[in-house]
Amino acid sequence: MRCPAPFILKLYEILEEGHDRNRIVSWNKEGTGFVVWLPDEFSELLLPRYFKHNNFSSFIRQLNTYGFKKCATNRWEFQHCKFQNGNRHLLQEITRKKCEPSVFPAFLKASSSEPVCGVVDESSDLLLQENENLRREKLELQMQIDQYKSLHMKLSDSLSQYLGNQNQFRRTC
Amino acid sequence: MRCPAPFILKLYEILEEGHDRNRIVSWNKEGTGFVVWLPDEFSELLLPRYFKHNNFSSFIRQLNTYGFKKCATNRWEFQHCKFQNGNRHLLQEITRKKCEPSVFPAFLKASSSEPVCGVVDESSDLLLQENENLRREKLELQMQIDQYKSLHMKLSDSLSQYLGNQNQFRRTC
Amino acid sequence: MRCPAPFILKLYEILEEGHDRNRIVSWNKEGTGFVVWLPDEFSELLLPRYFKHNNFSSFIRQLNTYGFKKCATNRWEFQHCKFQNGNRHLLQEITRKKCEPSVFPAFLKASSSEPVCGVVDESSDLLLQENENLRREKLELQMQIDQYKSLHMKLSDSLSQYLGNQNQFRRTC
DNA sequence: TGCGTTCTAGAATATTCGCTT
DNA sequence: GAAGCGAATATTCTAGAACGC
Repeated sequence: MRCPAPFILKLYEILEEGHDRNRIVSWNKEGTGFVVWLPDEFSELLLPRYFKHNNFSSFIRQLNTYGFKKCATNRWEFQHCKFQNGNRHLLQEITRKKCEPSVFPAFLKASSSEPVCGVVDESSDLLLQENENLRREKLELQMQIDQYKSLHMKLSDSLSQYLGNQNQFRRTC
Repeated sequence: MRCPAPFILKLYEILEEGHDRNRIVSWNKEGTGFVVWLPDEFSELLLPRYFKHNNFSSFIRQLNTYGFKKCATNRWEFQHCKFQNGNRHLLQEITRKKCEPSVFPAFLKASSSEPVCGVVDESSDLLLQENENLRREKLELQMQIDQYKSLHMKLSDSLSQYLGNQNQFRRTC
Repeated sequence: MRCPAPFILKLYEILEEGHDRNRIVSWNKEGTGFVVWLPDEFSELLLPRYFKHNNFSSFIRQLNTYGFKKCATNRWEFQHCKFQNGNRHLLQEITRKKCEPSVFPAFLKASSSEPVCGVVDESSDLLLQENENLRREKLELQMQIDQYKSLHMKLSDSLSQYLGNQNQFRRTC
């Protein structure tokens, strides 16, 4: 891949231009993510300069599309492991999530609507099912990890609050 | 059904109280829907008075949950056939959308009841082994997660002990 | 289908508003199509009022997407059999061309070109791919766990530093 | 339980770019 | 300034899913 995705590049530029606008949006302390401090001003002033809209929700949708995660409960702070202040070369590793339904659900949809076809024999059918189970279980694993990650975030948040602005506990990933 | 859903009732009251606030949100001309003219003011001033948040997106989510549709491309105008100015008695017909179980699981259940046929060709056999491996490895992942979860609990416990009765960590983590 | 596609509706409205703008764009004599007389003015003045761009080529792309055909060699005149002056009710019959690429995934693409006996092989092949995907995704899970484990360690380290030599966190967490 | 709040994803349309003819 | 199309990204609207009360 040659250069970062357009959205990613624009997002980085918004943060690079900084200065006075840092009251609206800025990198977090560790440079491992960014915070939209004033969503209204961000939407009205900055979004139209870089994109073809001024909707905060559309901006959020793009962040999620590229795998960013909201990492604070009381701020519009987002992180992506490849999105770091000063590491412009990492940007090109941030890619859109494949909506690859992974061949499988699509196939099942098709066969469920046309069961008469019977193009796959029984053993293959069982294998299909087995793989489907594996996929589902892996999703559950993912959920557990995510949930646990959320726990970690809350713990960090509470710590920062309790210990004041010594935000050494803010997540560094 | 006795009375309208809480959300629906609050939405109606917001519009009923009208007066000066009509510059922020109001019924449309025909009284067949409503327009949020100033989303920022709406979110900051009105939402907290009626709900436990000030997020416009959460408000939108509720509208969709109850079947409202956005009906203009350049305004935040929403309609629901049972939501009309002056027809308060219709409100109780506005209900949450039920999440249908989707055809998908049904299909899997059906095919899972089939017995193993016995005739399995070579490639399918390999696939079976492969799946077994995947299953085992996933178990190991699960163990790691559980172990890590335990670590997190110990950390939280130690924290609440050390920090005294500021049990914010037991509560939130 | 309820209402016309947004693009179609906007196109019709552009022509309805007529008057002085007819020197820029208008219905043809018979009302069976329309002519963009002045592409530059059209792009600069009218497009931004209705769309999120001012590119004539993007406008053309949309026309083609909905099945309009250029029907003159020396003018920007386009026609679609369902797009006629005065017949607003026909607009909803104008739909996008490509219909079902998402409904017909890899499996059906493969099986559509192969006879039944080949289909099983294809499906086994897809199963192989599927297992490969599962393996890869599980690796990603492992990476997430490892990364998270590292975070936990950092948090513990910071805590024991901040809280002094009460190394209960290093020992137990 | 059902409802509300939050974060993320699905799905359809829109915009851009480049290829084919 | 030829015309049309495939594909990738962008924008919009709605829904899924987890969780708390």
